[in-house]
Amino acid sequence: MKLSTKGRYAVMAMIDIATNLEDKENVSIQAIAERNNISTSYLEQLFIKLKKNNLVSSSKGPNGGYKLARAPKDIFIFDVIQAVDEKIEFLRCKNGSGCAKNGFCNSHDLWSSLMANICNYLSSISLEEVINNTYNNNILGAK
Amino acid sequence: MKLSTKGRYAVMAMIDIATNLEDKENVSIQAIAERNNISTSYLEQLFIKLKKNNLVSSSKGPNGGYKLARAPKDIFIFDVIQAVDEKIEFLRCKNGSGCAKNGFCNSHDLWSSLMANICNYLSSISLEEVINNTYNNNILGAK
DNA sequence: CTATATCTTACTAAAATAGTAGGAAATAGA
DNA sequence: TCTATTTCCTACTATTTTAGTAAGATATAG
Repeated sequence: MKLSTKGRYAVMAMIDIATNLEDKENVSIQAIAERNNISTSYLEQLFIKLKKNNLVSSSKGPNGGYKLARAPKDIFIFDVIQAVDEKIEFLRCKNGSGCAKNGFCNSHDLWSSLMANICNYLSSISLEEVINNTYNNNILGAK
Repeated sequence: MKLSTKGRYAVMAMIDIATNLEDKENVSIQAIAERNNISTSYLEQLFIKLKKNNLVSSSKGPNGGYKLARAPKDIFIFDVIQAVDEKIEFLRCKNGSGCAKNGFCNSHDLWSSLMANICNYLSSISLEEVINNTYNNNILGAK
């Protein structure tokens, strides 16, 4: 998993849909792009990936657009990011064939632990929680 | 803060020094590079930054090299990464002039919370703890 | 039939990443 | 004093990633 604009755009767009659906059936890419100041064509590409990952559904034609595949409380940030940022790792240390000469580098466990924690964190937060600002924003707890 | 090879290399090298000093006074870049399979010239550039940030001290000439500026228990991962990966943010949402049209994007708090947590986490882990594998490897606590 | 939307592919500019290369400066030991 | 070894410093470069542009095909509501 990486943390780039691609992932951020996707999350922004998902939240945009969740908060702007209102009476409409669908939200168009153009509307999302305009509200969030993102290139429409770039967003289109991201939405294709979101759809492939069953996070949104679409309908073409006038009044068409996208809507969330399920309730905001059942869509998690991690899944959104992973859908658009194809690669899972943000490290080089891969199983066995590591970054150092003999297998793993001396800080391999550190990086994989960090990554696991980030993934866990983002997996625990739903769109709904972001919208309502009710997610746990202090992973370390006491501090 | 970013999480790239640059930061990883730096942490790897610091751990390498801590674990390979032994009777020697200094550890040379070449030795570190060889053991960890990193380009020597690239490592040199990183070490200049580590030195500027008072994480290592150096001596030139034969038997020269680098050593840690203080005990491994007093050097924290966050500081090492920050020394080589100059930029602090891995987000675009900046104070006020945000990524969206009107100030902040709708998921700004999420990203800044995530970043703060990662920084906290890495600030809490010392080289010594990585070496001994005694750091807390579950940020979320119960899970 | 037309306007509006998604869908699809190909190309591209800019930035970041990960190096190479070459040499200057310092210094320990012979 | 000479030599080998090391850090130190600067400039260049190849590759990859990121973020976008562009152009058009496909579907469909009205």
